[in-house]
Amino acid sequence: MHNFANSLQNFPLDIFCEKISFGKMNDIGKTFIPSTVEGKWIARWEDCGNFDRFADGSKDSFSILMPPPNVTGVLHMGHLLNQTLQDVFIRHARHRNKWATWVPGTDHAGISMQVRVEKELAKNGIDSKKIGRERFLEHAREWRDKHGGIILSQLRSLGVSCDFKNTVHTLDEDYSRGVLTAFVKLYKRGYVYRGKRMINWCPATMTALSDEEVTMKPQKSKLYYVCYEIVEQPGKFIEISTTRPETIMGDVAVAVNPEDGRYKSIVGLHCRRPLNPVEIPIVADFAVDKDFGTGVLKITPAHDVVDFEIGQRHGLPIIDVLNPDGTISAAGGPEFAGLDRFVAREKAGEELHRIGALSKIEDYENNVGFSERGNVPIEPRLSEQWFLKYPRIEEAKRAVADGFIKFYPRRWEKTYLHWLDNTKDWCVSRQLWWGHRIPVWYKKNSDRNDPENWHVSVDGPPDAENWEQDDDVLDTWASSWIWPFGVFHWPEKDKMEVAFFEYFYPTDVLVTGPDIIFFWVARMIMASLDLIGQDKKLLTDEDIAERIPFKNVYFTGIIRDKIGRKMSKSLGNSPEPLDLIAKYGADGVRFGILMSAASGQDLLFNEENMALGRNFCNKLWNAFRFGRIGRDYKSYAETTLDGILAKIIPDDLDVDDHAILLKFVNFCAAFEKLFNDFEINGAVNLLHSFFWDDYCSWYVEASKSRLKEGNCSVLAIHEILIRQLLIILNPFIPFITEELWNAGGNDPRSMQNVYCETANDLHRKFEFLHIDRRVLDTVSSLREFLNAVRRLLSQAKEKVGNVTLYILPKDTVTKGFLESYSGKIKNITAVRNIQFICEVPKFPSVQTPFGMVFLHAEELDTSGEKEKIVTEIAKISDLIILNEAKLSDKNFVEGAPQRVVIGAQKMLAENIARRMELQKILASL
RNA sequence: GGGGAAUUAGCUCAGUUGGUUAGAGCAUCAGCAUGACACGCUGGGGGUCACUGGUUCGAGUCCAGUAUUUCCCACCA
Repeated sequence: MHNFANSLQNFPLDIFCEKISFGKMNDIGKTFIPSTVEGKWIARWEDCGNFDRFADGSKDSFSILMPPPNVTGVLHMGHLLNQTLQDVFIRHARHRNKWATWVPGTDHAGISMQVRVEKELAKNGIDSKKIGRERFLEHAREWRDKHGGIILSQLRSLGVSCDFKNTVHTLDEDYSRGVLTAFVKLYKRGYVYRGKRMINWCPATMTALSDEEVTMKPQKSKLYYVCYEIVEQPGKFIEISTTRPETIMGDVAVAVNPEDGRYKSIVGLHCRRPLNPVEIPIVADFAVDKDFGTGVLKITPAHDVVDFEIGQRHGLPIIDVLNPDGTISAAGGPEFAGLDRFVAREKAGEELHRIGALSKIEDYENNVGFSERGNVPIEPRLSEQWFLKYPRIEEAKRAVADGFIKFYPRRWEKTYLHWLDNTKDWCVSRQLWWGHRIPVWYKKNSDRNDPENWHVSVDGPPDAENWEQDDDVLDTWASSWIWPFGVFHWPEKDKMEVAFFEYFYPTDVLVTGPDIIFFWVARMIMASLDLIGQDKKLLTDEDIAERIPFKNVYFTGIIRDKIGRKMSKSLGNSPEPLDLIAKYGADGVRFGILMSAASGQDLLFNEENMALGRNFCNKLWNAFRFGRIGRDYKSYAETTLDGILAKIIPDDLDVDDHAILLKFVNFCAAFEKLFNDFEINGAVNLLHSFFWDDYCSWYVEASKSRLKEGNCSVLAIHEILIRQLLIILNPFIPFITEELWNAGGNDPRSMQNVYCETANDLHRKFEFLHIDRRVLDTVSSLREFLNAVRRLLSQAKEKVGNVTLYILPKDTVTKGFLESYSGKIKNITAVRNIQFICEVPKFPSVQTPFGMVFLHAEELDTSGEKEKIVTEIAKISDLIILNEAKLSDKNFVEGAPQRVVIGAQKMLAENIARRMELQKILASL
């Protein structure tokens, strides 16, 4: 058996970064340098088996399946977002006391891999078609083992914490048996059939495609108007319009709408096909649009779906004028045979012109189906293929409509349900070699169309020498649709790792793009509902709940460039993810991309966001350094939350300490809610603002003075906040958090499974501090007060140390409070002189929630002071008028809720008080 | 043709059941070596929430319509 994971183990780690050893880190630098920590943590995580699969019945499970990237793929921006999100979910689960597994893997990527290898061989002068199936597959496997899966190695540099030891590849032996088993089971139940149908044919890769693999693109083309002479009425012509004159040789009729008065008289007559001339009938069919062109349609059943259907209705023959590679076949006549279809189109136009059958050519824009992989227009083609009727469509709808599977954002449910309401049978056979060969054998020298001569099984017929296997392979998506259980070795009971399957299935969340809802998401749901559990006709709700492959689907947005274009290689507008990681650090890139990824919204990539992420990490790095520098300390790996809490003397704490702890608990609660609702972007933004604004900008500054005095309780609060933030941040920015978690310690231990205390836990643990909720109001007033003072100070042209602040408190209680707080005010603002006064002085002023503050300085710009206050009074007066009008409106007072009315009253009172203050000052100036 | 999404500061975007005077980051301007951080700190400027109606005491938020952009599905030769 091919062990694909092995080839990964050899991927060198040191390409990511310099190797730095662990050690005591009391003297960490003032800038976070990601390359010094990333490599060692990648290695360490894997060495200690941190991400290995493990089923522990005492804990809840949590599992994610990685959408398997193409084995030919390389890391792109979409992966960055998608994989980061999955890693966040997985690491978060580990901190919530769950056993988590994240199954990685690669997809064999049928067509693109085959094309890739063919090209590679061609470079060496080897013609794939000539060497035959077996030799080609040998080359392909060799290429895969050597270059394939590089993407998984690249992912490691992002810090993904998946179970690399259990990497699955869709062509692994066990997985392949699962794929074939699914096919055989569905065949036996009548879902699989073989038939000659119109399918989408890709002339470049020469294989059939499913409808989903065809994308319509608007094309500038030409509409040819061509005259066909009516046989029974020589000299009279019927004019048709077509974009494809090169298929005229395949015409077997022309058709008009039976209700079209213009042509009623000639229905039933014949006309002469102008190229490769023969007489063909004029038929009437409702599928013809009277209003398009001349209202006459040429019928080429071999090369158009509508024409085929009309041909069936009228018993018309089929003339195939195209070869599989898109050249004109012998049936197209000697002049055209062998020409490429587009060359033939030109030539047909010229030829029609020469014989006088062409009346005009118009420029025309129409939609043409393109093959996604071959990037050429597809041909509707009649051909013998294997088809699959989708199983469990109704149950698949129920699974989502009734909430067994939840979509985020919900609106994709509509897209999903609409598709399920309009499925057409799935063409699953591909004329390729690379893939799962269809497990059908035909009796040698027998009629392949007679099912009597078929053998359908996973292992093949016992007397293999009398049989020939079908040449085709399965659509790649017909293998990845069993991913959710195939990765657990379904259906081999003994190998199936039943314990893992039962423990981890259904998986918790699937993270993917909405562009593969049809290709993959819907099909996985159908496959799971049908193949998991006992064969059963009708599924109960319990069955559905048991069989679904995942409980939640998180759809990411699509990453676009600055001007909104999809990122693609051909446009060259996609940055190289590994370069970004090298520049901003894996953590910075992870944080930056999540910061800008509003859920379900496409996001315009902006490198500035990566800088934002890097800056955040650096800020965290320095927040950690604060309070540590110059101190001997233990690493977080060697302490516990309770241990730190024990260092607090409750009486040491003041209003700021209480407020930050309370705010933190509230933050945790809000964060948990957002996270559980899959509002990851919101959660990240909240984290950013709590850490930066509440913790760094306010609390660190407000606590500096007491820290300087050596207050151990305050230090402990810093320790607690940093500790908890590190755990909460770890899923988002795993490298720096691990590094800081272990800083100062001698025995580095990964923080992977450290429990993250919830808001409730913290609430309980902080109870002994008896925190009064009102501290929040006090601190928010203090912040307003300080902001106002700073605004005032910015008017001073000299050093802040030389100015004097005069505070006129609004009452004596406030005065007492401010006096006790003045040390902090001095520390935060760097002002040295503060005086409390009772009279309004003639200095520039500012209003604060605690009263007026005045500034005196040697050099002061007071010119605009009077004007400033007059404008301010005018502004407030306008507000007061509005407030009064509102409050005198009976409808408002009676209609609005109590709290809103009270709020309005309070506001009015405040504004009136503020105006009075300002008027007093104005009078004194 | 059917359906979805978007439209808020110069740019990128938050704004969760309607409720005080609409937010952030970046950019910009002015100032700062203040005890972790210049990848930093402080302050300023900058918005008729696309438009038009409607519901409501009250609308960026709900409803209807219009415009522009965008995606998905279907497809007439």
